[in-house]
Amino acid sequence: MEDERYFGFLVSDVARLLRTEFDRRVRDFGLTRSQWLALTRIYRQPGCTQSELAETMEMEKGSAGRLIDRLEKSRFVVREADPTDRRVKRIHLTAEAEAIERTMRTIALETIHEALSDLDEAERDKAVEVLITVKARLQEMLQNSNQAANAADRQMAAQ
Amino acid sequence: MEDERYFGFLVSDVARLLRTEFDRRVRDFGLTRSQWLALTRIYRQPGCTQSELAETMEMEKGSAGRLIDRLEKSRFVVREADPTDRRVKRIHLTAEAEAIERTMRTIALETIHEALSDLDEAERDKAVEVLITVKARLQEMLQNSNQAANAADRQMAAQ
DNA sequence: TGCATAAAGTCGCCTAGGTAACTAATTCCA
DNA sequence: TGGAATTAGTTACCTAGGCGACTTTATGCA
Repeated sequence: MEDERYFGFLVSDVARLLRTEFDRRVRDFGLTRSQWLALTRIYRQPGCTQSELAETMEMEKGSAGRLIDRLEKSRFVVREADPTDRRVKRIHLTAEAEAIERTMRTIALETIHEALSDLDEAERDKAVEVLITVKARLQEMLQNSNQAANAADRQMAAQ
Repeated sequence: MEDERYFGFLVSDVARLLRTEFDRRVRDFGLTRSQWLALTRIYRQPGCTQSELAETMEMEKGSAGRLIDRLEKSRFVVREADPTDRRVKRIHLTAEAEAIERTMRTIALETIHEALSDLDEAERDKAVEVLITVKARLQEMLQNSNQAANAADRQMAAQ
């Protein structure tokens, strides 16, 4: 039981250290890890809406909107109006952002490669498998929490 | 190589989902996961200084100071002056915080237990071992980055 | 068709954390 | 012993993300 708690600490620590080290390596490029992650997703899904981006990045649309604000201010991204639905804004990379994306990708790969350099291939594969399992479980848990909260809301509304 | 990058994404995802689910479960207690982590550390090291807390939580002292600000505002913690060194402030839990600590600990254990429920014991142990290895590597990498940055600063200063 | 509902974004408020500049207090050493 | 270097803490400014209220626009249904 205690070692399970340790797992929680470790995952958080590794994620934080990874982010810090990556951010340090790319600081001079003017992009953070979150911003770069957004760029890679927009690169693979050009013209996506903000809500779609929030969905694929698994974050709230408010957070995604602010992320896009900062990317737009730094000229990495442009918002374009959708001709058929005046609510949506479609996101596109600027030419500069596309060029930077490749550099950042290389740095990301180098960083993670170095971080995992003490593991052999079997360990890496197993770790990825385990993390996929845990992630799926957590997603299910969160979905249940949301459903419970919504059910409670409906209960309140009905009274 | 590509699967290595995937590892980075996964670790971040799992850490974020874990934090979100935990925060959701304890929201009614008025404590976030970070705040609870600070409480557990102060519980084990009562009267620690802010810098000591920052050290054990592996964060900047500025961040630790603000975390303590919020805990103090919520009456979970008090700052006390040190009689022998007027710079330091020693942190102590309030009685209320000590009582809540146990409840939060249970919820943390339940959350992580549920998150790991699809793994068998061997998988959990292996995952913990792998994460320890990766964490150590990352800590070393960050230390090197810092040393390089300091060396550059000295270079600048010498000119 | 018209009204209720849902969806897309924005905004304000919150916690969290990093970085850097700053003050006050202490320690170290020439 | 006196001045330099170090240490403790605070503060300001930045990114990041959750949550909820809100507006605008679409959609769906009676």
